[in-house]
Amino acid sequence: MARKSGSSGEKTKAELRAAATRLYARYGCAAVSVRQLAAEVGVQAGAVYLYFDDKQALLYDLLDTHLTALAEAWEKASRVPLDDPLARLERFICFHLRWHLVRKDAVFISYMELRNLTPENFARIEAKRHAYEDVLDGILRDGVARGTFRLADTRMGVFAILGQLNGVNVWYKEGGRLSLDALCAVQMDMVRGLVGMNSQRELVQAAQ
Amino acid sequence: MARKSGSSGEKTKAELRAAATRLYARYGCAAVSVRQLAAEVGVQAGAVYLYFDDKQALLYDLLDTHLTALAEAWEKASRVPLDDPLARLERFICFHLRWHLVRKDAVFISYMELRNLTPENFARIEAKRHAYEDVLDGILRDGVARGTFRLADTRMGVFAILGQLNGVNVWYKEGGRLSLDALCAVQMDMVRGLVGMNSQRELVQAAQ
DNA sequence: CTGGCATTTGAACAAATGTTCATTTAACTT
DNA sequence: AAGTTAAATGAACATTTGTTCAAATGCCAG
Repeated sequence: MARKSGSSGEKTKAELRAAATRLYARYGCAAVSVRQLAAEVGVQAGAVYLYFDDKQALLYDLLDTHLTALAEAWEKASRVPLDDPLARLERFICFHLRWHLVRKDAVFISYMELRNLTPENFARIEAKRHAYEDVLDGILRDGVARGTFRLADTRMGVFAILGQLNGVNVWYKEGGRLSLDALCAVQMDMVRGLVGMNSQRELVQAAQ
Repeated sequence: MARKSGSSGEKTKAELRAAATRLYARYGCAAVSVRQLAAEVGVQAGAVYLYFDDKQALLYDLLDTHLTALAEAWEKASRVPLDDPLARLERFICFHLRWHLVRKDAVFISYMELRNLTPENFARIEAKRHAYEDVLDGILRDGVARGTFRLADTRMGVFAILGQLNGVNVWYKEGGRLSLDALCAVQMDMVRGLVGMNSQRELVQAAQ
């Protein structure tokens, strides 16, 4: 047997990407062999090398695709200009939560597998991540400059907020008793406090 | 050659633990071979099996030791009873930051390598981690019950605060321009806001 | 000085690893 | 229907993997 019926290059490549994302998140890149990955897609190990130069290239492809898509998505989500720092912050929080929660595996990989990248690939990925962090930094700086936010150090604020938000990925289950809207609202309440603003409206009540 | 001069069982075991912590944090458990680990200590691969049943047992030993030490350290640090929820929270924050910042490698492993544990070992480790989270949950509940804190959901508060604090591990460099005391103060300022308290004192100014 | 114990070696094992490539088959073009 | 290209195989490669164990050596008690 050689070529399969109904086969298509782009389809196989996409399936490999999806399978790699799933397997790497579950077991780690180093723990998943090319043969396991290929088997997950119903193909032989050799076929993987028709689409990716080697294991390293596949990993880099995954992370790069992830961060590029993130940048594009934010570009689109932030097209409408907002003036109020709090409104900009809220938009960012909601965007971040919604975008990351439906991509748990990719998010996990893009943090865990950085150490398995070559130095050059690592630098490229870090630059993209840094650019995203700068978006939040800009919002915080603006808010502090205008006196809306009270924050000793915006860079620390960025890490604090992202750390808080990324923690959600660990415990939040889709379809659980807490809706995405409710989640965003509660998280935003906490962030509002974190940046030194007193909650103006009534405290959002979490489900249950 | 067989036995080395000046050799001692406990010493070798301790060196293996230390080397494994360092290597696993840097490259991941699956990516480090027993031979690499042994070489790091200046010993042959076979020697590792004199101290640990297998690779899995070594990993479990690392995580268990880490979390057991954490529980003991908190036990000691929280011996003096405190009444004020804010004071209790501050004590926890400072303890957590100081304890984790000098154990970056072990902390990293204890989050990243959970997936490489057998289900039974995973359950044991998770139980210990859960117990530690419950400490913070207790403080938050108490504060909310007394009206000191304003928080929609204490469980979400726990994850938000721990997420924030653990993020520090990523960027904080010891010996940098920010002292540990200043770090704790700034982090505490943000947590104070997060739990719905207005900062009473002047905002702590971060170095630089 | 001798004998037993603690400590480590080094070779060996089968299985699995990443990667290459000549060969084979399916789909598309003319 | 014939010819070309795209897609996949499956066997082969040299290494490396986790693990075991008889043998060798250093240390300490008698």
